[in-house]
Amino acid sequence: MTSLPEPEGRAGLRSGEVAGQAGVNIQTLRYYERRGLLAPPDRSLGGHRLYPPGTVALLQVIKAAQRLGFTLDEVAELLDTGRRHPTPDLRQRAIDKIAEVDAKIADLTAIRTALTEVVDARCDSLTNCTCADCPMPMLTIGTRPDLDGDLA
Amino acid sequence: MTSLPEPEGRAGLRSGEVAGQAGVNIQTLRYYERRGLLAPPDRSLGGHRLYPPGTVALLQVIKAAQRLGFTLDEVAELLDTGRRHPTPDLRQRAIDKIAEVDAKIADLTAIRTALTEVVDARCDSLTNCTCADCPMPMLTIGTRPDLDGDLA
DNA sequence: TTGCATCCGGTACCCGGGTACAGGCTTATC
DNA sequence: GATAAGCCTGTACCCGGGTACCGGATGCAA
Repeated sequence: MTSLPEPEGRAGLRSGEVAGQAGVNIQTLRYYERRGLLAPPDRSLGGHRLYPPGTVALLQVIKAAQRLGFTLDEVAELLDTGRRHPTPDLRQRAIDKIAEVDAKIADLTAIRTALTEVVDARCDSLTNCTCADCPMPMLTIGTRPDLDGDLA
Repeated sequence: MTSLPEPEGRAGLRSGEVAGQAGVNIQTLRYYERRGLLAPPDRSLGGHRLYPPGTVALLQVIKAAQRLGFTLDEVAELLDTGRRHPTPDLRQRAIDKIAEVDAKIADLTAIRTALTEVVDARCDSLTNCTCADCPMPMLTIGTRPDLDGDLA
């Protein structure tokens, strides 16, 4: 059932095979190893990495977690605690992550609103807008002193 | 009308005054100068920068544009084209930026949905989830081969 | 056994938006 | 004229997630 034929009688997959099947760069494998996301694999006599089967799947899990918005540090921690015992932690972290995502969405929505105002008002310049009721001043939160200088 | 008293008879504001009034770091002023957001100001005889009035306001405009989601490169370009003629361009760019923001919001919403599934299903592990109908496999887009290996 | 593909470790670089530090010069005030 | 505060240039570093390049060593098939 393995997607690509692993040569018979070899102890594991080579970096290139893992990288190819997982769709990542070889350098990324070594990077993840440094970051603690991948355990240091066994080596051939000559020092080449031989990855256990399942590594490709693990990489896909990592990528999935990244798509959920977890940082590599967070993924490493989740994998690590999960290695020792089932991680009820994951559920709480996902809940926290939802709050983070909601905050980001709220920020973006505010930005969207401000942009719509700029469009609706037909602003034509960042610094010398000629439109009536220009919303730009609203965007500059506080102190907006006299613009007598050579601004533009 | 200037917010803080600029000493009489001096040719402009010093970096520290501008930075303080605009709420940015002095280094940031030099950084913006390198990036082309601030024109190189006149200098005192000893080589100290003397900023024209309006610089503080310009910095506030830059910060406002950043809050709208424009990168410094984009702001520099908008300021630059605006310097030569009113920039009807700005409106179009704001419209484009709204599309970008919408795309980001859509991404985040998809992530949110996936996270909610993880929470609702009560997943307890990234790699060895024991929950029924675990949504994790859905998250790994494509090929998810056999997990017979020593994944966790 | 030869030849080429692959892999090794180490180091440096990329993106964006700044910040920090060192060592020396200017400006302002007493 | 001394002294402190402020500013100068240049360089290096921070965050996160990788990528690129080098010279040398291995793996594997013909």
